[in-house]
Amino acid sequence: MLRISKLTDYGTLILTHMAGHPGRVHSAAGLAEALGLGLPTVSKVLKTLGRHELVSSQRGAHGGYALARPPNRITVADVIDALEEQAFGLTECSSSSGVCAIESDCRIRENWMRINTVVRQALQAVNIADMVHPGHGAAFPAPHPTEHRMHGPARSAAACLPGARTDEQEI
Amino acid sequence: MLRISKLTDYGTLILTHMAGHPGRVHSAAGLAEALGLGLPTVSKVLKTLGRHELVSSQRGAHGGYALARPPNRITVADVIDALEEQAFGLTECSSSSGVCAIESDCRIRENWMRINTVVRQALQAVNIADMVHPGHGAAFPAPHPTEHRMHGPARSAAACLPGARTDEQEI
DNA sequence: AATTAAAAGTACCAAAACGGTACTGTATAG
DNA sequence: CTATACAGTACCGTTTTGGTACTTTTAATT
Repeated sequence: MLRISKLTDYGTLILTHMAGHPGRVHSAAGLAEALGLGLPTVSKVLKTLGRHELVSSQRGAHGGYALARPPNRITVADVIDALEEQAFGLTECSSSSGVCAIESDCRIRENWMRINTVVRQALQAVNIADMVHPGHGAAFPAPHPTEHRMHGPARSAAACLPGARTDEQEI
Repeated sequence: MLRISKLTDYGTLILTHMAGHPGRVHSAAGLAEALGLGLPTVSKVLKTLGRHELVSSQRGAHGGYALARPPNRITVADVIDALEEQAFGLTECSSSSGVCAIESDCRIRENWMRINTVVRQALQAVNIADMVHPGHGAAFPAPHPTEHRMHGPARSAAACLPGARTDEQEI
């Protein structure tokens, strides 16, 4: 569906919150409270982020989580890599055994690979520190400042669709 | 999961095949045969592509499908727009009512929107004609020519993951 | 006019992924 | 020793996705 999972969304939200309050540890419960998310969910996300060394954890009383590196060294691509279940890639190549490319011999594949690279670079260009200071976005390749129609108030971590098409819209 | 659906994958495959054999109409059955896909699946994809005016259809005997425009005017983003179920966007903003951004007030949203834009531009930069001639990729912003590890032979339309990470890999 | 080829539409079902929760274990501070 | 907080595992309900079947409509050929 070309969409990040909710857990990834939560991950960026949590990391951004932590980056906005540096120098202290955050309990999973505190983060859940502050962000309006369920505690088990937040725990799960933090655990995974810890496994990927994006946050460090301290167990026991007065324990909690802290960023494992400066926020400007944690990119959105890092968060996706940690929290998305499948590895990064717009298409799947493994699994399923049927041969397809009888004729075209899947020359398309290498094009997809290049597209993947471009998309990934876009995701690597943004880090958590950027997320804390929204107006400061210097790392964005091509802002394309038009069309900002978004519906509904702040809700998840989420972005509304930038050019949410009706049908046939060509941008 | 940050991945296009199989139907979208099939869509690019079908369109690319048609672009490689211009000037004639293609029956759904013929395409299914040539590409090793199920006929009902191919029909479904073509129907949707027709609804979005990427292909034109001719009913009746000796009917079939043809590209509705020159292949260099059909972008990958167009195909995604036609075949993905949800509208384009890396995160969802609508649906679900729980408030979250108690503290951070979802400043992250506008960053996601910019990321969306960049990703979309990458997808718009590639068209079906590019897919037919793979070595010809001039429209790709930043090739990033390293790491081409792919596993398994040609299978779907699919791309193998470009930098398929094990864990903790930072590109 | 009848027949046949081929797309269009609708509906449905099975499998997989996602999101969320519960339960149990382990470490640390006081 | 107890309370707090992270760690790991396992599970379940919901949603999405992929694929199939069946019926209808259109057009060409005989």
